[in-house]
Amino acid sequence: MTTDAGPPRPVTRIQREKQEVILEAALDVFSQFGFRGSTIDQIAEAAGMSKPNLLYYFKSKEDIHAPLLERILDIWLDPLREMNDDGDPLAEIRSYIRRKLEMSRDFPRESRLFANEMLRGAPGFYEILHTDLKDLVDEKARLIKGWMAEGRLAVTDPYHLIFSIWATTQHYADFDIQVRAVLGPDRGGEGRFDDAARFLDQLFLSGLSPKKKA
Amino acid sequence: MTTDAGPPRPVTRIQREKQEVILEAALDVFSQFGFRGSTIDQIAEAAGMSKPNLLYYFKSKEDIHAPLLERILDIWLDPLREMNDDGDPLAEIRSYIRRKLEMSRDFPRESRLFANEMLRGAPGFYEILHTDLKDLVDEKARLIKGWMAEGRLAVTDPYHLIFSIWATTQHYADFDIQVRAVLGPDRGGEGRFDDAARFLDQLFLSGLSPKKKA
DNA sequence: ATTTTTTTTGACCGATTGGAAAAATTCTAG
DNA sequence: CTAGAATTTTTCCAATCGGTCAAAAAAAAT
Repeated sequence: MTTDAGPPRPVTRIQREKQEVILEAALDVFSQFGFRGSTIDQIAEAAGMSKPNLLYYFKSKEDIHAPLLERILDIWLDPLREMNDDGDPLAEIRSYIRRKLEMSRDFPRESRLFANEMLRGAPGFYEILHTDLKDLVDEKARLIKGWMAEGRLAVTDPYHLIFSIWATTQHYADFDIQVRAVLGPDRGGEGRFDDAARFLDQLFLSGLSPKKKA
Repeated sequence: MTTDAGPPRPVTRIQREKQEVILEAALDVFSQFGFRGSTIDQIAEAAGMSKPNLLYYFKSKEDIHAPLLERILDIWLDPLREMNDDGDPLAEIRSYIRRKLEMSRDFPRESRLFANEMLRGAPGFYEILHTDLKDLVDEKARLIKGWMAEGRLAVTDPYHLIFSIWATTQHYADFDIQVRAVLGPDRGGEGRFDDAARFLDQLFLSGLSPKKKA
């Protein structure tokens, strides 16, 4: 009982690799059909292995889902954490929007998995939402409120401002099919994220009011 | 073969009622778990009847789901249809936002069902998206573009403007759990929709730039 | 009151679900 | 090479899935 000689060596090289393959496949499946709509067989096939083999690495469906959610929330909030008092408030917010939009472009499956979880009421996730997440948003809301008090930003509700950034950016991942269907083949190509970035820049900077005629 | 004496009387009073009960229950279930994640037993229990009894009114799971989707898309696009050239462009857009936000408040399940369908790629729905929906959006985009050309609205991408309205308003239905978790018990009460309406008014009207000091 | 139609129920079906057990295989260290 | 551990496959299971069917019950029509 001195050197803690328990079983501390469960991490082989092949284990790490296969676990990564499984999580990757599970992300594909879960992000489309949600937790309940996805099957282990589906994930196993996407991962190129048999179901019992998959269950050798993750002992249950939940055990695959949970780490995905944790990882995603962490990545997801990174851009918000980086918003600080360094530069111009408008530039900070603009930068936050841009980073969030890039994440919707580069990690759409992660966004959809998160959305799926929200839609079903985020069971077993609700704790983190109104502790960790709420704390972070509260902190950034105070930061934004400070900017407003200094007259460096129009006075509005900082919480709903953050919501609107989440909503507008994630929309391009979660409702991708709709976006591309509406834009059509010409406008809906890869350039749609650049168009979105330009539009959002203007929206959050100055809104829709026309410039006064000189 | 003269008077077409087929079976043209399948609509009894009790049939209409039970069908309504079933669709109501199905909306509850489908909006949470999506099509694949929902079970007929679940819907039957929510509707207060046995599974075979439910299948007496709708002969398959898809037959319950399809009419829900059709009905929802129709209701969902109504506010957009009503946007026309009657009054001030900014007032028209403001009114559209308000109506859309009210729908997220009053019909959150419908919004979530729609979101669920988008997340899984809208199979058997894609047709309508880039015919009916695209046509409507194209028409309204032209209307908006006209306003911009007349200098009555800031010049931006009208498609992404519409997307941003969809995103910001539906967010309060689809991510309701997150919104309430972040806002907390005090700010997250019934008043959150009024706060959202005020914020969105300002965002779309004039953005976040601070007013110039006099 | 009785016939006919509509509605509901109970029993059941094959396929799929999440998961267990154990044998068979492959890998790795000595 | 060979023992031991790690990995994979085969087989299997009880529960649940979407859905059928015939019989019972309830309404409606006569």
